[in-house]
Amino acid sequence: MPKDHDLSEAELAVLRVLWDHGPQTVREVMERLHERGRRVAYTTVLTFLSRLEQKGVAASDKDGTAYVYRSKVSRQSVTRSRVRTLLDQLYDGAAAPMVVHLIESERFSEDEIAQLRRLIKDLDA
Amino acid sequence: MPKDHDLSEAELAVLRVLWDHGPQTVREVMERLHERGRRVAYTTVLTFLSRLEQKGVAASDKDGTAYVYRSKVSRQSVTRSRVRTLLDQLYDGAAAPMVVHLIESERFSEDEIAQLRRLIKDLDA
DNA sequence: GGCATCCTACTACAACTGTCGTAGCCTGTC
DNA sequence: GACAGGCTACGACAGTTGTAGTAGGATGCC
Repeated sequence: MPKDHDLSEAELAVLRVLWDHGPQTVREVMERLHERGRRVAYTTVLTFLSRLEQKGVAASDKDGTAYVYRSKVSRQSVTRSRVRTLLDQLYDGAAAPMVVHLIESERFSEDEIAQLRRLIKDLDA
Repeated sequence: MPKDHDLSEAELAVLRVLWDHGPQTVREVMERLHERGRRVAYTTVLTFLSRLEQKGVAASDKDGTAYVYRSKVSRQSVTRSRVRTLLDQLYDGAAAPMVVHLIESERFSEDEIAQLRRLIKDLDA
């Protein structure tokens, strides 16, 4: 059992940088966060990366003078666990009401609609 | 703007009791939570209800000796904001990938599938 | 009218979160 | 070989969250 990942919002934002751009140094991660509008200090990023490592969801390898951090968990698995949590909190775990909610309250492009239609079609196949 | 409700997990659990069973006293809310397997002390429930009131999402009216608490926000609106937050955190705000994820990873009953099919059909109408 | 109850108000407190600052260690460059 | 600049290690600190204890007022029952 991969243990339920329990990540805070800010930690998740850092992890996303690793997913989106691969292994990186603290400085690089900080720059990515800045690009995304998150104005955090260098040491703050370092703190988050350390905490992620402590929680077992990231790891680091020394490269010369600096450490390069990388994610140890897939975006898929974290997504799964977070969606599940939300489902439990709001709909007692049922997925359908959430899908209904999303379809009713969000806008989709032509392509997305086509994709969804295809998925639904295959559902009971 | 109804201000972004920022509720913690335990606070949400308490709010759900109000949604599911209508206005209630502290003691009643506590009993509902116990039924749901949440073993919390009376004063703990009181604390949460007070915090919910402070945050403006619940209100109380004195009934004889005790206060009766009620929710001031709809389940719909809280759901909307939480789903939105999750979407932002995981998919940069896009809803389609979440729908895809749900459809691919969860199981649905015949009825649910029929309902989804209907919804999708009407999408671009 | 005194005691057991029940209710609220207030306080507490540890863990977790979001943010950094400072100290001290390398290392490349004159 | 001394200094500037980058890097990590640690500590700090206020705010939030989860959980509850205690004190003191009101009330119903004998």
